[in-house]
Amino acid sequence: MERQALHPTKDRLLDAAEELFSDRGIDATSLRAVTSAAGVNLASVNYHFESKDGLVRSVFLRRLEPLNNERLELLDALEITAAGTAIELEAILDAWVLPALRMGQSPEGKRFKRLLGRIYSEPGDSLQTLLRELFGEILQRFSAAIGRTLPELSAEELMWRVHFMLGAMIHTVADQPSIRAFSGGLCDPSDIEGVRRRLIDFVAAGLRSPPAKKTTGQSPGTRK
Amino acid sequence: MERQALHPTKDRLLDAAEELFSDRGIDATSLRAVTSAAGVNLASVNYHFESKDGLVRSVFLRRLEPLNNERLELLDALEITAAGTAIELEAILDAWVLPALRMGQSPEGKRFKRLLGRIYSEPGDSLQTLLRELFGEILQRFSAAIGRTLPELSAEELMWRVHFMLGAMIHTVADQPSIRAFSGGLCDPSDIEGVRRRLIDFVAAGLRSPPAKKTTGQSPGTRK
DNA sequence: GTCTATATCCTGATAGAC
DNA sequence: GTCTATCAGGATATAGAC
Repeated sequence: MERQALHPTKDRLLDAAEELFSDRGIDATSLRAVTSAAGVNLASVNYHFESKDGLVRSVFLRRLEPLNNERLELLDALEITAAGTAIELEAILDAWVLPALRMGQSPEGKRFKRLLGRIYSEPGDSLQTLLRELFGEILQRFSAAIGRTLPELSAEELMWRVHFMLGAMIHTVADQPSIRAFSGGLCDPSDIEGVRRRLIDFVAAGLRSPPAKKTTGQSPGTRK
Repeated sequence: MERQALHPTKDRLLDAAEELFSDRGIDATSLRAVTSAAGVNLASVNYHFESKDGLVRSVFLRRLEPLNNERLELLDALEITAAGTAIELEAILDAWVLPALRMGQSPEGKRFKRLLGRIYSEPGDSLQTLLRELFGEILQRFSAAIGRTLPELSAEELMWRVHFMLGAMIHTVADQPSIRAFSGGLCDPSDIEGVRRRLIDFVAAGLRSPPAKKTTGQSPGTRK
């Protein structure tokens, strides 16, 4: 209906909002701050996006829709090549991780990723709804593919492991500064190939670990 | 200096704030909402906590200080028992995970965990500072213990894996509703023993995976 | 489509009586 | 320690001229 590229005002608003939301948080960013950073008028937000909530939604949609489409295209390609046989686990994980890591190469991608980590934990109804809209279907697709590659896992076990996997991935994609600080500069989050290999190896090992093994170790109960 | 138990107003404020912060988010919760839920006067927040920021800090400190102390006690006990030899990996992970899972059994613990997930991604300076204060030291302790058990890992590799581990753990501890919804009710986050075993097995497998393996799989480049 | 001006309401914080 | 009343400012959203 609307051609985004023909709306410089709209794009300027999205850019400014993305930047400010990433730096200060969504709630802490006023529309005044957005419009003045964008160099446009305050009223233009409500004109183009109806409300602050609409602006927030658009900020996320603009990046996440292409990102998830890219992921799905990669998975489609893998499934076509596999032609019914199981796909290598690492390849599935790569199809999920690589588009996100690539996005983080550009400066806009970097700032968006900081913001992305917050969508999972922010409680606003509007964002939670958006999250389900955006990730419900694609998660089912990827979970199913992983399940086909690891058929020895029960449905419950699979879901749990995908959950852990998402935790590791979200934390890694979103949280660039913390790993740098925590490792004292030793780890370099901008080394895409390194992150990709390490993250995928870690997650693949977790997903493949023998199912239903009871913990054997000395359980640390109360002291003494 | 101050004896918390003797300050019913202070505790009522902390309880109400914790509840509201968890449900709506910190920024979205006004001091008026807190005080009226607590049944105390608006001015009492500034009297007892100096500012909204002080209240937020206290909400997190009240739960995280005992939690991390418990983790450290468990790790201390393990290191004493091991007496210089390597500690079993699963036992180290258990010392980190179990206190958090136990906390989540009580209703207050449950609501706090929802809030806890947010401390990592919220951008406020005050919270980021608190996060470093609370987790800087203890993370070094646990990382070092894991490194001693997995001496074949380089320092860099270890840091990355601990980072992935934290992602999985934070996401699991904090995000109770999403796994339930995502799995269609199949996974039960209140089953502490199940979560504990699954999470620890997953993370342990990731941590132990052979280091420096290059990814071999067909890299999903562009389609066709 | 863009702008100014403004309506309406809520925010955190405080002064000062009790 | 607790209360009332209020300050000074910022929030979203909109009405209406251009």
